[in-house]
Amino acid sequence: MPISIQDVAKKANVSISTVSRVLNRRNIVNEETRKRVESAINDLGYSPNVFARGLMLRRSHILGLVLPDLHGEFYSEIIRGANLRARELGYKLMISSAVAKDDGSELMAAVADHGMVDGLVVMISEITSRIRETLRKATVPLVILDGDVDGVKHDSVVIDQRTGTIAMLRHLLRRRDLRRIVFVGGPVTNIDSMERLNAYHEVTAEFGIEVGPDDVHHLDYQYDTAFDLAAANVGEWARRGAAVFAANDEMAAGVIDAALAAQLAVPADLPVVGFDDTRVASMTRPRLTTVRVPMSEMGAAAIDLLCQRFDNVEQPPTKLVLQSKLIVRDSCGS
Amino acid sequence: MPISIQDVAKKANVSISTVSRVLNRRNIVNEETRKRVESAINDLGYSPNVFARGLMLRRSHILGLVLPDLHGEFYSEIIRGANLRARELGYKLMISSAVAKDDGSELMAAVADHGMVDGLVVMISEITSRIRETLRKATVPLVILDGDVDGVKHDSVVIDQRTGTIAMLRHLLRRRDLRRIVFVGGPVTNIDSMERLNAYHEVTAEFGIEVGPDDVHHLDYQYDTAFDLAAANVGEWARRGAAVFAANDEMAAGVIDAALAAQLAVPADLPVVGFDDTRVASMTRPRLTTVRVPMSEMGAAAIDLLCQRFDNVEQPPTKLVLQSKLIVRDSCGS
DNA sequence: CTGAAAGCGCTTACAG
DNA sequence: CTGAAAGCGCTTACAG
Repeated sequence: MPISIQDVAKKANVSISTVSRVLNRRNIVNEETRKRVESAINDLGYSPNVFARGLMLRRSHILGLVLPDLHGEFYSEIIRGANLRARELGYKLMISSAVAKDDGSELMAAVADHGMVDGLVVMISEITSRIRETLRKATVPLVILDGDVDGVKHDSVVIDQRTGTIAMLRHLLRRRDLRRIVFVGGPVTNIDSMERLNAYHEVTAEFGIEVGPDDVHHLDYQYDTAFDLAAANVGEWARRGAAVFAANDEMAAGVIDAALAAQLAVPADLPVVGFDDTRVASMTRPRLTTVRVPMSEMGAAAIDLLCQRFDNVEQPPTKLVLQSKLIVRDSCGS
Repeated sequence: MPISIQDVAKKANVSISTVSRVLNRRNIVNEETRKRVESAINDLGYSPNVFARGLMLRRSHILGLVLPDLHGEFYSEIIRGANLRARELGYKLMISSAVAKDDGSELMAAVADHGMVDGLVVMISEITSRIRETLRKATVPLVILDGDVDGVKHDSVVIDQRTGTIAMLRHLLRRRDLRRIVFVGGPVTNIDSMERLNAYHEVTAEFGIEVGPDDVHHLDYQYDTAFDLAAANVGEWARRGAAVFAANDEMAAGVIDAALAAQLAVPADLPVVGFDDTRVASMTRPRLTTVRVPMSEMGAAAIDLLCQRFDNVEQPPTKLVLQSKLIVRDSCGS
């Protein structure tokens, strides 16, 4: 069986209190005693039982991260960022994703109850009243990613997509003699896509660009559908002096490939820009001009917020805004 | 403060022993008593303190997953598969990745010690003697992903890439009048790439295909380098009746784009196949024929193995082999 | 079927 | 500076 604080105490000829003290760097333990204890710890390869410790301290040094899904580059970047920061700060990361059949509340309950985690980072695609209820009951600090939950105290980190989008569209319009911009978006129910569309309307208005009924499309964020849409329209788009703003890189890649297949040059005949700056953005020719959304930074910031909150429970909720950023490559033609 | 087993006992008018019994479905608690306790639990919203429980039971119901990196689609698929299965079996998943500066042993020590996790799934890109030492000291069941560590008792799950690769290359050669196959691989130090190369040699020999010195290339798994290599060579490849076998989908995408840019038709002038069946494989035109490696299944299988091991500590080590699978799409021309 | 008591391995006032 | 003792919230023989 594993060795305990008792074994260390015996070996070092002190009481367990003293061992505990050197473990927790508390008070000033006598130099010599401390050394004796420390070498006993080393010799025995002792490390304290986390359960016993947690029982007393009521801290696990485990942070929970709940994501809507584990699929895709975004989520993995969030995990990556959170994991790194958590390590730096001496925490471990427990991960869960909602699955199709439940709405995630079941899971969150499981994670948040029990006092298993010291804090919780949550990203939710759709906030149901059941989820709100669950979150309200959470007894640990909460950080919500990219969203807000009324009536529940929490810090949050959000990404400002608007600024980056506007920068990208202005960049496009300043440099080229463009007469139209075609927006190839995600579903109308998707908040992110609609935010990008809002920025699109702002900038087109600013530049006096007309937006026709055929200039805004709502697809599903997939390469295939974007390819098909573009295959049917690139000719006309090019003829009418348009550029394409796709709401993610994958769709932008589909548009580029369709243009190429139609013997059109990108960006010469048809500039195309994307969104997200995923790996895909460097896997097209020409490479995509796009907007980078700092996902791993979001993960890291969430951990930071949680840890700050541990130190100061009462301070008012923080809302951290992370900036998106224009990444200029070749597909915009400037 | 949170409510404890004491509160429940008081409310239900029983001793904590009885509450504990209904919690653990032990013995037969009197029907009526059980109901009283259960409703007390519900009313109070009680859930047992994990630390106290862990202290007695010496089980946390947390499983550790250590990956070399959190970047990329593979790792996220492993996490996804492991997470789902862990949930099904009533476990939580704690995740860590090695970081650049250490070699992962530091981390594993941290995870495995402490008795924080009940078992550990580990994937290591390079097994150093320090890592071996750390693993040897692990006190919990171990599952190694895609590798083997001598002198350390562990179960493992590996992927048989050979069978899938051979199936793909045979498929290519049976259907086309190919005179050569160009291998565009990863680094020579990469085991996976070398395995794929071995299969390549087998099948070319089987079909009497000559392998010239310029037919095998070792790149870095990136789109860009593959694009550049192909841009310089596609003309000759096509002229000499070759097909391209890239060791991952990204490089295959680079080759396709380079061929297209050179006005070559894929697959008519130059068949191209990839490996991995990542998202990228559906983001090229033509879509990639490739070999699917079941990453999420690997994650799930690892969790299964761990849980079987809990039930039967003594049974000899299991090595689970997962099959890769040929996925025929359009880029091979059949 | 149920309760009183011991014990899991720690931390932390409280004395000295 | 150090030790004896209480207590964290559970589980589990041991009696009844």
